[in-house]
Amino acid sequence: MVEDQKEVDRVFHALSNQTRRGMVRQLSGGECSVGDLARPTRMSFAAASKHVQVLEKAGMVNRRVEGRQHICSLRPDPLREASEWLSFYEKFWAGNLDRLARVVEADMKKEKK
Amino acid sequence: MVEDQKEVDRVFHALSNQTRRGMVRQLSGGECSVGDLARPTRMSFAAASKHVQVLEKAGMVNRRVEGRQHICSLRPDPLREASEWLSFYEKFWAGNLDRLARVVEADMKKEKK
DNA sequence: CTGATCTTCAACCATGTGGTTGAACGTAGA
DNA sequence: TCTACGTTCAACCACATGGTTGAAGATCAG
Repeated sequence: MVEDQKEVDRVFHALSNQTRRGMVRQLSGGECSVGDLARPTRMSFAAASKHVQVLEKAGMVNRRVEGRQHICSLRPDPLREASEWLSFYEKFWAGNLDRLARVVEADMKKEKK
Repeated sequence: MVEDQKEVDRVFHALSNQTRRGMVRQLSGGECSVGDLARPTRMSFAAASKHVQVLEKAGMVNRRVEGRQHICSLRPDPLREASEWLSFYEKFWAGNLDRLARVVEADMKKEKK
């Protein structure tokens, strides 16, 4: 697991904004232009363009220029890596009863006071 | 999927920092005090304390005060929700594009506001 | 009580974020 | 050509982030 931590930072940061998550969702339905991504948001094209650049720098979006349009598509790899990072902790909410028991116990102590 | 978008923002933001991911990893090995979380980082206690607060506000960490120590434990729910958000796109990198498109469409209808 | 320990708080600083506006650029179409 | 379109860039703004330091609050040990 040779995670590039800076890239992981960028991916989670990119996902920490609702507008950008909306763009990811839209792109998961197929390629579209920056304008297509900007339209459902109520901000300026410039602002939407910046969001696309954040996704791009996180490696989550590819862009190709076609005439005057910039066509974006989703690159799934960083999403998969982020998902793998999280699934490491799956043992907390599934399957590993010992750890789960500890968590529950801590929770009960907290509620007692 | 009744996502509180602000909470999702906070969870991904909390994960977008290597120091905080390290704390999550450490906490996954069991409860520990703020000091225990601060020690492996090379920053001041105050800085580490702020990081813990970010995790707390994201709902990922519980704290109970025991004497002069603040004992932290991992709360798995927000991690699970983030993981579910991501795994929604698993179909994307697993290659079943038609199915993804259909699921996305259904989800967008559900989230219409 | 005294002093050490664990933690937070307040103030400060440099830098980043998310948005705006207005200008500029390249391309498409009349 | 001239105009409209899609996009970015540059400058700016308010606010958040991630770090520091120094002081202050509790709590424990002697």
